[in-house]
Amino acid sequence: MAATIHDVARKAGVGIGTVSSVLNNSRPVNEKTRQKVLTAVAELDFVPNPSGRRLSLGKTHTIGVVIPYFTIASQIERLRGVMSVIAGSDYDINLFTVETIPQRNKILQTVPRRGRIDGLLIFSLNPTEADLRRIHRHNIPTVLVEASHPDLPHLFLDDVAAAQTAVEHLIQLGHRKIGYISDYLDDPFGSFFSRNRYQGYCQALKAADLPIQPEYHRQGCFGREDGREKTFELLNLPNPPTAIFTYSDDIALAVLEVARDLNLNVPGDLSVVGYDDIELANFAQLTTVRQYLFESGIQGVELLLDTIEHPDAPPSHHQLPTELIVRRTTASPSQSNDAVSLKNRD
Amino acid sequence: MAATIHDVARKAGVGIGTVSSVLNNSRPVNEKTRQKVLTAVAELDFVPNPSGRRLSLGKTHTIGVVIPYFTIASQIERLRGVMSVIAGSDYDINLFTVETIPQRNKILQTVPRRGRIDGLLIFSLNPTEADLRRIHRHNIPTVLVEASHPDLPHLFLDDVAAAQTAVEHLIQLGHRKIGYISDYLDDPFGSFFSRNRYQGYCQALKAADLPIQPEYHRQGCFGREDGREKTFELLNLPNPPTAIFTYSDDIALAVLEVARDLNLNVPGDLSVVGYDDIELANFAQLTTVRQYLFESGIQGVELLLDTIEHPDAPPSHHQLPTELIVRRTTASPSQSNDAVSLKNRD
DNA sequence: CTGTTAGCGCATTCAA
DNA sequence: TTGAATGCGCTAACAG
Repeated sequence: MAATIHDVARKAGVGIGTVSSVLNNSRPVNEKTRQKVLTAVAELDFVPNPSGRRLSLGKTHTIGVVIPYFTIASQIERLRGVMSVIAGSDYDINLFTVETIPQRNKILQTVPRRGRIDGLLIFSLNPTEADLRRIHRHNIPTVLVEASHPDLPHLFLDDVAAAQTAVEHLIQLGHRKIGYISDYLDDPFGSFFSRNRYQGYCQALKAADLPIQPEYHRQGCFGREDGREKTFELLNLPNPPTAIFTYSDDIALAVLEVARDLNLNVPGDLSVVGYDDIELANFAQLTTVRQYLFESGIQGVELLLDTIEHPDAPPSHHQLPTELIVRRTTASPSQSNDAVSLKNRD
Repeated sequence: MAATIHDVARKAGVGIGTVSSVLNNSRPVNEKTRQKVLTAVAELDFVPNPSGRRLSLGKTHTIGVVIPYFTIASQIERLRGVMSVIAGSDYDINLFTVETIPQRNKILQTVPRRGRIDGLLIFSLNPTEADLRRIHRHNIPTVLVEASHPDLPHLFLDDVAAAQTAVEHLIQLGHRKIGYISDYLDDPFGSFFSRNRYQGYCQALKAADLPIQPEYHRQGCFGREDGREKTFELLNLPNPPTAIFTYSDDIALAVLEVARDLNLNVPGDLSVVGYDDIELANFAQLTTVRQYLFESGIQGVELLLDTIEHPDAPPSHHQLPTELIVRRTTASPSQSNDAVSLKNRD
């Protein structure tokens, strides 16, 4: 049904080798036969079958992108960065989103293989040692973004320092009761950022000689609804925090929503700091840790494209910058809030 | 380097036909040899090379998704819907984002082909007649979402009616000067939604015997920054509108930002209505037209999967519901705003 | 400069 | 029940 290289060759009255040569500029072709081939190609609306090409070349011209937490805005912005550079290349993108552990395992077991993809970009997921062995055995160029491993090129953040800076900002404003809402510290997907940000939070408190109060730390928060719930828990404490730091902007927005529902004034009654600086953070005037998401997507593919071209170069590790962006959701705690428990407001 | 079916066959001491049979359950195999093959597969960590399969089968097990305006939140929510069903299937997703006209053309010319994909999902793009001929010639199952063509299965909205309802809502609140910020009416990608929503806007005005004032209509707005600019233009008119309807929530959020920058009270001084009901709309308490984006992604792939299975069924057309969600950015216009020009505020 | 051929990895048909 | 041979569409090496 679809035209093949043989159809083109027959129509142009040449051999298939010549057609292939014309299409790929792989060897000099007489200008006249070249034109004959080109017209035949145009008339038949011929485009080479990628499966044939791939099988023959042993390359797929395809990049796999593995994305957990696809519902989270930050991952989308990274993907946008990826697409912005891919659109200009002739690579195809295979998108894999992972929502569950079995899915994660299946993808990491079956995807990193020759004949399937030429390179793999993994967001926010730390491969296990078994995954790593497979990646190396199949010799698949692989780049990690927002994750790290000594044997793999990757883009990482200093989450500990960034979180510490964020919490120090709150401390400097005068806050003493600072809550932290995090994902599970032992992330089921094997990411460390939740744990690292918690560590930064603790370090900031310690450096200021403030106690680390377990009831101020809520973990296992995933998604907007969880965020609302954890916020309620924190604000309903007998001695509620005057500021809340969250591990993502998505969650910080949920905190802001709850504050609005409770008629709490932000930042007057409650300060909020997020993490990511997604596009919405600006709209919401959220104080947050910027991590240049779009840019990280761009750098990620570029690093991968590089690795594909130079597979034997030692894996390079790049630190992505972070920056505390102070907007309008943080201020000094008001006196009243210290005295009046939230429960009395309802 | 990577194990092939021959390696497995050799290791198991059988022929490649047997290995293939075991892997695909394509014919009965003696239980004992079956086990031999399975152990060999496990020991070699063998996964069939997709290019080989595809070439042999003439199917790719891949779905192409073409997405223009990838920077717009509504498209992302659709994609999320798509991924939520694809994750449970064994199809791969090839993602194509289109940002420019040449890119659009290249993709529509080269992607819809056997050997490349088994089915195509196109968002918000109306194929030309030439595109259509190619799609039919190559017999590629194709589904349109937020677009329509009689010869193709598609999911469409009644944009005219939805926009009319939105503007009627403003009229009922007492607004007489209603601005509309749209994309180009003649969308370069060949979409009609901008034009249709404009038509709904006009119909609502006409039905209420209100004049259609060209200066209240700003077109060519794409992206947040454009949105801010167009908003400024409208609000700086000698006789500025008291309400603004936008063709997307992204733009409506830009209007809200400008209003905040200008210290305009929303909805007291200015009412705003968006379109899409993206996740953020709820956060911003935006009155908007909901179009069930996530759901449209789900229905889109499901329709495509259906079409792949039953290629000869007549193309079915489904209308997606819309609903006006009234939140807190619309109210009756205040008296003062009628009298005081915005310029005097600055 | 160009036609022919081998082979990429697999599913499948044909023999056995 | 199974092994061997064929062909999917293409690129590249080989031979002219």
